[in-house]
Amino acid sequence: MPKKSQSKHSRTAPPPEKSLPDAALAMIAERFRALSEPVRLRLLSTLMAGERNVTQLVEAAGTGQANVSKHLSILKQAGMIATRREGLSTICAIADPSIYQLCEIMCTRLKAEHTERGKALE
Amino acid sequence: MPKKSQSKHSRTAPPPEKSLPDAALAMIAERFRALSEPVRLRLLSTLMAGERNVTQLVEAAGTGQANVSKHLSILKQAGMIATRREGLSTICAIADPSIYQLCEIMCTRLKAEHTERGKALE
DNA sequence: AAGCCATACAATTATATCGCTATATAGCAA
DNA sequence: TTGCTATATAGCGATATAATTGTATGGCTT
Repeated sequence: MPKKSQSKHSRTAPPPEKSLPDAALAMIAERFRALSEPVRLRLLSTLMAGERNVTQLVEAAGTGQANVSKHLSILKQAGMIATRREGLSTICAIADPSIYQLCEIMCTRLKAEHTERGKALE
Repeated sequence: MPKKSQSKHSRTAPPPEKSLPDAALAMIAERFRALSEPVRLRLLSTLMAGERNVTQLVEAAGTGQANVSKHLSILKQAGMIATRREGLSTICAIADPSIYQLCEIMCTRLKAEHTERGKALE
């Protein structure tokens, strides 16, 4: 059913001003979602040291090959990595330089919280 | 490479080197996950313009009050916003300054892709 | 106190996601 | 061709997440 105004006298409320359009937020959310998985972060972290093929990434990720393959396709679709075929193997590399900045910010923040609260990782 | 690739329980394979410990990746993933929802991004985007109470955020978010309340609690638990009680209302504000940097990076990247590929948002 | 307002919490349902196993494809080698 | 290796894809079960509805709590005001 159509959305009904929840408070009794607000039927004329115009849509609030949006600094960012919904479509932009959806795209940004999708990008963040690609980064919201420990396995995918491990893959990116590994790739930040240089190109790797899928087998190497499977070893680094510590989970099954099929799983890694799916995670890689998610990262690829989000534009964060690029792949190329080389003989039998698929070589993966970071395609989005902003990954480095995001990592920097997150790690900095993490350290800040760490020193602030005591231990939490180890 | 005379390596016998034993799938997961090869007893001699040492764990691969990890630049970041799993616990750190899990925490970073959790932070990214808090940012991976359009409604939550809308809330943050609204708060970036200044403090708001929950009712105002409900209007801005375009979804139900209960839903907004839950999203706010997620953002709060992730340390991204802080709340204080003021009379009847709960005032929310950005608590994590790195939000601004993340937004900046994402928006920049989004624009880059936009000009690169043509239209996609509007 | 009663009643209202702003917000939080609980229960439900629908959908999405993760990891697994099994299977399918692509490319090379013999 | 057959066979082997590296990777991708499909299907399944379990868990997680989001939106909704209803209810409960906290704090005014009278």
